[in-house]
Amino acid sequence: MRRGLEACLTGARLVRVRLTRADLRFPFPDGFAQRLEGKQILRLERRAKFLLAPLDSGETWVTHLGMTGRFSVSDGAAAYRPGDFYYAKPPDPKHTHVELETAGGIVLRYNDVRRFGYMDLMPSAEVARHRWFAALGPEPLGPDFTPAYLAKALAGRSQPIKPALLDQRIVAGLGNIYVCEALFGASIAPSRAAGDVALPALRALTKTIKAVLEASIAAGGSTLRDYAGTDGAAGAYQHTFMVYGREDGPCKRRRCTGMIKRAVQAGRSSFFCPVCQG
DNA sequence: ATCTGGCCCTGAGTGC
DNA sequence: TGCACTCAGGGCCAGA
Repeated sequence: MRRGLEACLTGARLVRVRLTRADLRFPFPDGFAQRLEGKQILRLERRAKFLLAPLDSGETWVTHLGMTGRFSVSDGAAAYRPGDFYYAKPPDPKHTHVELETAGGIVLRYNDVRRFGYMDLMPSAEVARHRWFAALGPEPLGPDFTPAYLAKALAGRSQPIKPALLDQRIVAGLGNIYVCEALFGASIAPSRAAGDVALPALRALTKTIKAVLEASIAAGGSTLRDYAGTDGAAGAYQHTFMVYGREDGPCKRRRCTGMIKRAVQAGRSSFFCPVCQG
């Protein structure tokens, strides 16, 4: 999502911002539209699951997409083509909550069916100290996410490894799909106590986490229902899921005869192969 | 301190 | 066709 926005919004100046309601997950900050209008977007960055757009006003526009938040960019030419398999389901206009127009005539829309997403504005110099960011763990694709780091972060924890990896304070930015897929790749049962996973398995795990994320980004993400790139394109990574959403399906590992199981942990579904991840 | 379950919200899918 | 029920890329909060 960040890459799609970066391509057309870096350096763009916002000339018009319109809200169709006063809140998403919580209210927009005071003067939200006015604080964006007339401002230039300097860069598009990401930290964990947050999109960050530093502005020339000294504030940073922060967006979390929640479960169903999506941005779409219309430059007038790249319109959605109904029926084309390449495209995700188009966003329902009744859930388009924010519309922004740039000086160059690009229209950016934020659509969010469930409104678990949210936006805020904060001084750029204070982003790192804000409560959303201060306690975040390292980026899984960054240099600080190592087996040694993970061993230290998980030491002594009795919590199962699956919910531990979803904890953004341990590692930032992993979601349910990619944790399930990475645990499968590393042959670790989601129910294993986090503190009991030995270093060789953590080495495999850090490797599969990075590999799964890189492969998914390269494939344009995973489209289950709502996700689409900024151009409306569906992701393709869902076609390569080994376990996620495959309950009762055969394990795809060569010569494995196991069946994928689903178990609920900390309120989220975990998918795994009881044979490979025993 | 750590951990789980309930909850926020809408829509899709399933079974009766 | 309708209704009841479950589930969904996340994360905050209360309470055990």
